[in-house]
Amino acid sequence: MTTSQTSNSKYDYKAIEEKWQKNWKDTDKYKTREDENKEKYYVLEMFPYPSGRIHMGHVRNYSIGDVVARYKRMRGFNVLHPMGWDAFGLPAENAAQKNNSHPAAWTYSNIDYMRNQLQQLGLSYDWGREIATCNPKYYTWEQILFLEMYKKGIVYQKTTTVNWCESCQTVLANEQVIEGLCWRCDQAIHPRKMNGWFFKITDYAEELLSDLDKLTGWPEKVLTMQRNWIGKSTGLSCDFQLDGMDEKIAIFTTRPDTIFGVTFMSIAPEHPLVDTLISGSDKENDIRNFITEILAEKQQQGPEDEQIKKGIFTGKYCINPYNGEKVPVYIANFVLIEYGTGAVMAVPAHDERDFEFARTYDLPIKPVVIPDGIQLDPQTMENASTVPGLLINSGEFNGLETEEAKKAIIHHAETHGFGKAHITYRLRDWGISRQRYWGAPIPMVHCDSCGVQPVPVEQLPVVLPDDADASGATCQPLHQRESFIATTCPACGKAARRETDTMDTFVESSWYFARYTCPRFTDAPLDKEKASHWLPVDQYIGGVEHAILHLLYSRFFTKVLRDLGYLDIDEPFTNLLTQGMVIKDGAKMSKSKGNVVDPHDLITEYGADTVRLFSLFAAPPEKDLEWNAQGVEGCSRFLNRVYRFIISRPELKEDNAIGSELSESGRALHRKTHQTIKRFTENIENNFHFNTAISAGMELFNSMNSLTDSEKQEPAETPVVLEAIKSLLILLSPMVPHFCAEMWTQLGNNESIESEPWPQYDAEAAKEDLLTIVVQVVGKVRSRLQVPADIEDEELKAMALADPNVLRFIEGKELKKTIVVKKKLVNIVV
RNA sequence: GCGAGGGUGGCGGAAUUGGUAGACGCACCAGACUUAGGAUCUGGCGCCUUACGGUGUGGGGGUUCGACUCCCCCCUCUCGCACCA
Repeated sequence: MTTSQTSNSKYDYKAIEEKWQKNWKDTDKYKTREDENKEKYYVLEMFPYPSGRIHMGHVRNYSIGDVVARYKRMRGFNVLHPMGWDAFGLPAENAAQKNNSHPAAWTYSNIDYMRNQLQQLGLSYDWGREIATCNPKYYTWEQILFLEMYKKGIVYQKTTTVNWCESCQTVLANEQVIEGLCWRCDQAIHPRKMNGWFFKITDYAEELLSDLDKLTGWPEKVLTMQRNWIGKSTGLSCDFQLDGMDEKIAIFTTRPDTIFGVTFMSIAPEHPLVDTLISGSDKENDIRNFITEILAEKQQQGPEDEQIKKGIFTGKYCINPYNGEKVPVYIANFVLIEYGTGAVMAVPAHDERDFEFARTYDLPIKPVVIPDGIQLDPQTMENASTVPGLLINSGEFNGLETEEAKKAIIHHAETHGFGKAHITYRLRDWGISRQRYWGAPIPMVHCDSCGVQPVPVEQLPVVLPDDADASGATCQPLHQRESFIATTCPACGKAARRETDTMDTFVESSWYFARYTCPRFTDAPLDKEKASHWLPVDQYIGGVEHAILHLLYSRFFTKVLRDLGYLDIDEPFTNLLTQGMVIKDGAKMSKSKGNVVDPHDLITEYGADTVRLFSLFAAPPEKDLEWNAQGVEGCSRFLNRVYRFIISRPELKEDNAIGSELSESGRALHRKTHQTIKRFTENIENNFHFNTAISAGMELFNSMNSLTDSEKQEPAETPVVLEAIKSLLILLSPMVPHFCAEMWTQLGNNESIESEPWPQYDAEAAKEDLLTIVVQVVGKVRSRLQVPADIEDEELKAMALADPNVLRFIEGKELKKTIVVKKKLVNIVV
């Protein structure tokens, strides 16, 4: 082939990608076994919901993960890199209803299609470990774990208020309620009291919080979000006796130091003592109307709405246990029943909300903490003073500083028996009951005589019935399926009813990463030996939208699995990379915006390698990636340039050692090669900055391209060029695996490029022998000098001062000093 | 309001410990090869200026021989939480 024939030819990505994908499949290339001779490395990307076809977010996520997997393999690690399907969930039911098919059929056909799409991307998964969570072979083990958790008291039932969607006939998770509407049908969500199953994640609140400190490989942002979500507060819980009544109002405060400043009490409209407080009062009707009114307002208000503080006096008083003062009890709209005790001691001088309320209802304001010795005047204060300071008007605690005062005041309550130090969390128990069909059945039985009974292990799994009912409907919820419900009590053998709730799909995704270590194990949910070999996951990669829910649940499950004896780790994911979104025209890709780019079309048009390359090149992984069709074009051009370079230089097949006699330009390329190896590797090691690694590779290619264009007649340079191109191919192979594998064989190599060791950086070769030194005059660049790398400072200084471009600016001026920065610059100050 | 992270050419993005701002890519401009080019190759490309030079990393101030980088104030964008007592 002559150069003219190849001057604008392109590589046949379709043939090459198919060839190598077949090769990898036929040789079972990425099958992974435990290997004690190699260090293990477990890299995992968040598994997808099989919605139908992959989107650009998947492409990005899995390209990043695949580079990590391939890179670590080449660095000598034994890499576990599995893939599976988060296969239960509501969309399958919707689709089944729409198409009059079955959720299982829809799901499995999507899985087949998407698996094929992932394979077309050339992702190096061990497909032998594939998991689909809707498969009874997976959820059986989940049911067993559920029962073990039940036995341990981590699972319980309670009746509480949930989000109910009337049109979907199901409870929704909080995150599925968008501005008060159902995410699916846009109908209003109503609170509804229902019985359901819960995981006692609050038992682990403290550990989930404190172990965040161990997660040094996680982004600070995610750690902060989890800390806020858990929401730990320390303070005092104590009782205020109701004046002239038997009952007490329990409160919780994080500011016990301000307790002498209490001037009223606020309780939530739903507070259990409300009835006791107001019944028989002459204002009872007014108060009840007021409560109805504010509860209705609460329901209607959107999340953006500013709420004006409102309240009503109950007519009753309670007594501050510290100073015996009688303070009025109000019902107030801003007090949350869900948090703390549903009652708040009000200190308007030192709390913004109490201050606003006090000003509205003209209640007294009593400062008890003075910051920086400045007196606060209740008449003229415009804001509450929330900063620490010294106590006044606080009896025996006067003069104490806020932090000491808190301790002393708590201690006082404890010794007098009306309160104690207390910690509260915002974290709530995890409600896992769903009234939907397409989920893992909760393995419990309700018996009229024996109550709730767990299904015996030997009767598991409780299989999701897959038969259609008489109407042909295939996914009506379990509570409508009489044949499923009817069973016998495991305890007494009498007729009983099965639990009809299914589990939240987040349960499946909370432990799948552990099951990958032993996906076909048939004795227990986990093979302890395998799990302890592979876990924790060394590198987890996924979207930041899971920062709280999935990642918190998985951390919780890991601790539960540890306590059940299956795992010996505390945390599941050592390092976490949260990749940014793929956006187009400044917005997240979505059907409604019409800015969706289908990976399938791109792969058809450019090939998987180009699509992978662009998604890695356009932005560092943690940032959002703006999709740009012309940028994809650029990546395709780059690969084709490399291709043409290789096919037009058949002499590159001769693998000669690099001699010591190199031309100037030969030495330069040799140097550039080793500088590139260094930069490339460092950029990957440093937070997986593939974008800068790739640009380093492009630079290397540009310099070998320009070198050989002018000097390709000189055969002596071939070994240097060969070294450069081989290094480039190996470096790029984790990113564009098919292309590099094919080009590698083009160079006459029989061994697979993947078994090549990662290129070694030769510091000697990378060393510059000439340096460009910048010469500044008073900080402005005036000249540049080419000097030997080992030049002495004095000599360099003399050269700089003699430089004509410098002289122009220093002539006739007094020389103050000269700064020489090794290998960088000279700055002359005049 | 609170918390976190950003603001660098027309665009995506680079810049060890303060030391050549704009690597790499896209777009654009000019040229080459062509019947043609939306292929390919070569060169140019922050802004102002014919040039010399000046100026420039959201704005203002400071430290320094030297600041995208450090300090203070302000503006702005994105994300998260949002009456949590």
